[in-house]
Amino acid sequence: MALKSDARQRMVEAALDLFHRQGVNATSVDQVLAKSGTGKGQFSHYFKSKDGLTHAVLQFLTGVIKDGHAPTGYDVKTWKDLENWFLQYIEFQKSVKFERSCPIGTIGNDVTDDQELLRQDVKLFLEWSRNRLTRFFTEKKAAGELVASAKPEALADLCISIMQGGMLLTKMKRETDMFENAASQALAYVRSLRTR
Amino acid sequence: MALKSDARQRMVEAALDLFHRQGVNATSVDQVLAKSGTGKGQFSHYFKSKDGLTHAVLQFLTGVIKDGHAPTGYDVKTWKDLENWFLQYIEFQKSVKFERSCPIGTIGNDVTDDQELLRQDVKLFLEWSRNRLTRFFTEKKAAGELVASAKPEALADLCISIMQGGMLLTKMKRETDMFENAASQALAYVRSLRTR
DNA sequence: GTTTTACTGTACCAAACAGTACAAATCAAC
DNA sequence: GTTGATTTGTACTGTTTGGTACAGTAAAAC
Repeated sequence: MALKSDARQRMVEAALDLFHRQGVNATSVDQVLAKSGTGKGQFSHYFKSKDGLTHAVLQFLTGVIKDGHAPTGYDVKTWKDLENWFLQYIEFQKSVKFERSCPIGTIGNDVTDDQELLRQDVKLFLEWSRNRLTRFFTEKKAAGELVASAKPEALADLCISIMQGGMLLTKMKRETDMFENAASQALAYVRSLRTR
Repeated sequence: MALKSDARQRMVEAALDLFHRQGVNATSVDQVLAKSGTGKGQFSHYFKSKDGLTHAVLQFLTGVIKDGHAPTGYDVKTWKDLENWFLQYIEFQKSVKFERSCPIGTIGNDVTDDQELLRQDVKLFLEWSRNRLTRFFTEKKAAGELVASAKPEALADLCISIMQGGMLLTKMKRETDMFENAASQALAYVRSLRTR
């Protein structure tokens, strides 16, 4: 047992949960160690600093999402999938009692100037997710299901902005009403751009 | 000179700037004191704790916005005003080199469970801003400039979600492209709901 | 089987943290 | 101008912070 590094993975997963809950700056390394049942020794061995741990957390988190093993995925192929893309975030918020925001947004918001490496991690994921949604709209447009004036990139940016803002508003208000309204308006807009 | 409490106000304004820049959790009380040129004595006298200071910051910040003395205002009366409402946020981001997000969102995101009072401050402001935009759309609808199916509250929520998400994405990506796209799509949607 | 290498546990450090104690100064009222 | 409240400066406290030192253990390499 104890694959290549059991302790390392436990630390990453504990940190992810705590970072998502309270943010990076409000989470101490000792909290992560206590939660994962590890010690300072392992921590220094696997990550040279807290930034190193945060980097590992971002790598793990984006990997999980890209592989489709997260509660919220980016495998959008149909119009129904797009609706579900919003719904899965709203459902997630309900499952965590509206106490969190998007993990990428939460961690990304805590990144400061002297952490360029971490900001790149976040930026790369944002570009990946943008490409994912852009591809969907591009395909639909190529299939003649969207009017010629529709801009795939802009539609993708609309969805992601609403998701980020909606997740944050939900956490701050402890209810999904604004998020749900914004999502349904976005879907109505997309519907208005569809050919019939 | 030195009105009723010069030091108190200096602390609040210094804290607002630091909180907006780095977040509440990444800002120490000592940093605020150094920046405002005050001491621990004043701090304990005017605010009994860091939470007390944060509360005062939120009160000041929301007051400034409500009074229209902030770079971003909510005095929306015409369709052009709505476009400017988005533009002023984008302009603000450019003026701070894309290094910040919405101050309310930044502070609100740092609030944890045991800070109900602070969360109420944030929540009340969100409801105020939502009402402001809702009133605009309601008036336009009453004036017959919006189709009957248009939902004022939902349109307001759409705008605020995009603003919050767009501000956050701008900070994380260090560019306004996604925010600008999302805002222009929202404006296009609103335009499609207008009677001609 | 010995010698590297990888991993883990415990103790420790200096700095930073939020908050307190309390005397000194400033101001207002009378 | 003496009294009493408000305001300010400095020193301090106990705790938590991120990070290090280093010895011990397990595992792999030869």
